[in-house]
Amino acid sequence: MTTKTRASSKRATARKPRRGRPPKGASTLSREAITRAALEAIDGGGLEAVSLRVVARRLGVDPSSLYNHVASKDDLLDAVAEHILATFEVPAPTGALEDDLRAIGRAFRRHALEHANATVLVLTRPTISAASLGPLEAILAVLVGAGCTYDKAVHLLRVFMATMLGSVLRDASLSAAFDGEVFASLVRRGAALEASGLEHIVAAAPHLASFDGDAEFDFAVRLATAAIAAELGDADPRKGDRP
Amino acid sequence: MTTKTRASSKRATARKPRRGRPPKGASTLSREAITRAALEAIDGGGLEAVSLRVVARRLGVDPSSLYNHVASKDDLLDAVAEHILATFEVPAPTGALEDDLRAIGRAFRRHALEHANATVLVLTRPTISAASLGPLEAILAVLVGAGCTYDKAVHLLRVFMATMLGSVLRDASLSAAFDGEVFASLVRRGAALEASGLEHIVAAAPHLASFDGDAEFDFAVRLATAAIAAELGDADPRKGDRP
DNA sequence: ACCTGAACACCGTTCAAGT
DNA sequence: ACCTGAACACCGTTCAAGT
Repeated sequence: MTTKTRASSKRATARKPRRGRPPKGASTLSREAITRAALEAIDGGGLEAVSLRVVARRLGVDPSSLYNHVASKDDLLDAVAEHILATFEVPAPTGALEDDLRAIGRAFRRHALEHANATVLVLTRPTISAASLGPLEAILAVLVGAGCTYDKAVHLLRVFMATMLGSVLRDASLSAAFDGEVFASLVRRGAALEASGLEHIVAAAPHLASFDGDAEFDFAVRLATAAIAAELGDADPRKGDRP
Repeated sequence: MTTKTRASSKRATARKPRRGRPPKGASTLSREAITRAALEAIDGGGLEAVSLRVVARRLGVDPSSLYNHVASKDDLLDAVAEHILATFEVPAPTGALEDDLRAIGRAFRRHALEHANATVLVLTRPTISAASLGPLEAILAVLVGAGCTYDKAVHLLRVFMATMLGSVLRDASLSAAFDGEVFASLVRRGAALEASGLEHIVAAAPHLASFDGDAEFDFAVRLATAAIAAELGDADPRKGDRP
């Protein structure tokens, strides 16, 4: 019975929600909006902070309402992964095989890690829809443009993707936990390690402790592209090849 | 009041559990046993089928009892990943760089995919304890044995691991969902793809649709090891290098 | 067509109470 | 020292009831 006649007030937001569809056609709900809200929740609090109830709260809506636009929580997480893949912008090709692969790799890594908490979703869910095939198409274009058959291009594509995904996954996992701290702590308890017969780990510990994701990724991609270029029958692109 | 005096029966298993510690010193509970039970649950029903309550039921124990041996569910999952890594048996080295790396890679892939449902745990959790460093130590040994400095060995190790992890992750993700079906379905709706400007994907679809995990992995590892061998300053190991 | 509220069968985790 | 049972604050999902 409180303040029923104040509906004409400018701030009408305090209206008590009744049953059924909301009277106004505000309709903030859609698959898109839900996906975005879920991604925001993940960005804010990590993967395990996202729940349908949290997403619903964020949208000011009842949890069960989400099921009108999303089949399940799994479906929602797929949508998040797809959303990230679909918004990847492929860098413009220059025509030089190695440069182009490197550029795509770098751009993909940067894009994937932009939502670091969601990266593992992207790498882990086999979300192969048309919207998320941009990166694959771009890499195929570069390989075929370099005179590669489609058969061979697919294999090389897979090698390149594996290298990229493995690197990005490591970065995502590490940044999710404890950056360089992982191996730094190993160095500290070096004595315990020495006893376990891991002599090379102990000897390499200082190098293991320092980790520069960007540089490491570039190195991996450079090696992969060089191997791909060599496999394509070109001369080995490193210097000193024709004496 | 029912059958209280039948305690002397041979089948004493029907004893109603009372409060407190169980009278006998059966003590089936330990971090090891809990980890194994969790892995069995994962093997049987996938990652999302494992819960502390399910693990407890499997051990015939109250869920809260697990907290005497495990700090949290996260801790338990870490223990599972570590268990798998720790039981990896490194193949004996032969002294030939490329052969040895390939052997390690193959063995690791096979071992990781032996518990396919848990593989993503192994790849995703940064579980760097002494017990789980076997693979790293083995790879380092091979690289250093080939005359590599520790500095360079660490970088090459990371490249090799990225290639391996990326490949294994893809296999685990694919096998978790729908094997070759992923791209096979793409082929079917080729028309829809054509409209979205993914010409190379469409052209390569037949090759994308067929996927042999073992062969693909071998190819990736071969390329990676060749690149590593070349980077180490050896002559390019492919034929026809010195005319 | 789409949203609500209540309900169901689960969760992870804590803690006093037991032995 | 270690296990139990109950409790707490959450889950994902379903479904009749509303508009």
